[in-house]
Amino acid sequence: MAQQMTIGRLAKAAGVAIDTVRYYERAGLMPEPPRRPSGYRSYSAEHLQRLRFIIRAKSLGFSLDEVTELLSLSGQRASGVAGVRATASARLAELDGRIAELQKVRSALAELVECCPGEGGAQACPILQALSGERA
Amino acid sequence: MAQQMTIGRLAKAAGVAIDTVRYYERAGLMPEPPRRPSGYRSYSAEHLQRLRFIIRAKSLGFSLDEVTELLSLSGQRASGVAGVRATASARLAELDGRIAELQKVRSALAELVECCPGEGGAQACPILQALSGERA
DNA sequence: CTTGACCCTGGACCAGAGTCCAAGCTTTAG
DNA sequence: CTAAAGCTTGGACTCTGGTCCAGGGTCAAG
Repeated sequence: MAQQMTIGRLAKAAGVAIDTVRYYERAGLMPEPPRRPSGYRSYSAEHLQRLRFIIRAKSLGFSLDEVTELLSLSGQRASGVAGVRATASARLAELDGRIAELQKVRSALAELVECCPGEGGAQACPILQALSGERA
Repeated sequence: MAQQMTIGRLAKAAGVAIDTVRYYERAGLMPEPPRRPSGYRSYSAEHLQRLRFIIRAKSLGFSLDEVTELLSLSGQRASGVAGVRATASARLAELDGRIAELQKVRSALAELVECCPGEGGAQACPILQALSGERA
């Protein structure tokens, strides 16, 4: 594998757009890489690893701020592990809350849809009635 | 009850900020209300009902665009009911997808948290390992 | 050596759903 | 009557996570 790569290769290897990599750099998620004499950014395998870390964490629903936290905690080897666990647990609790909330909404909406005949006037439509607060 | 109210009272009755009401007006969700000679907006009970409709629909996860659709469909009394039902069904399907997705993420994350001892070096932390792709 | 693909910078722009501001009227309570 | 509270406008600004652009410089294949 190429020891050093351009931003285009890095981006392709990680499956993101070039602009995204530069954006992560501006946002402090990716370090400023060394440059070739031409000014081109020069990335190593570690950079790719870090970029993939970011992408995976994002796919688990961490915000970029949370990813930053995760990265800085993981940098404090040994001492930060408890913090990583705490961050992940917090995220998990958040997720549980969000899921419960969505499920409540879902069942409210499902009930309305099931009751709606799909024809007739607005006064026959329980969806509109519920939204109008006519039985709020 | 006050037959006509100012924007402040309307907003308070609905539990939103004044700016939000004006924003909904600009966005076409709330009609332009009649004005008092001074230029003050003058709202009736129907306006409050409509505002509450918007808020309820939003709390069911409809975007403002979807709420607009719902409102215009419900305005076409009789003919629009099937459309309302379709819109709600689409939203329901979306919701199901989102819940399923979150649940996948949740279980992946829960597994990691359960496996993490919460102490020791980074190499003992399955969360960091998974994110780093060391067993990807 | 030329051509096309690649990279550089800084800054503008996108959606969505508001939120805040200044300067100046209007209304209301005391 | 006066002071405080409330309303008006238009426009700028917030946040998140990017995306796109112009006007260049650079690199690699043929």
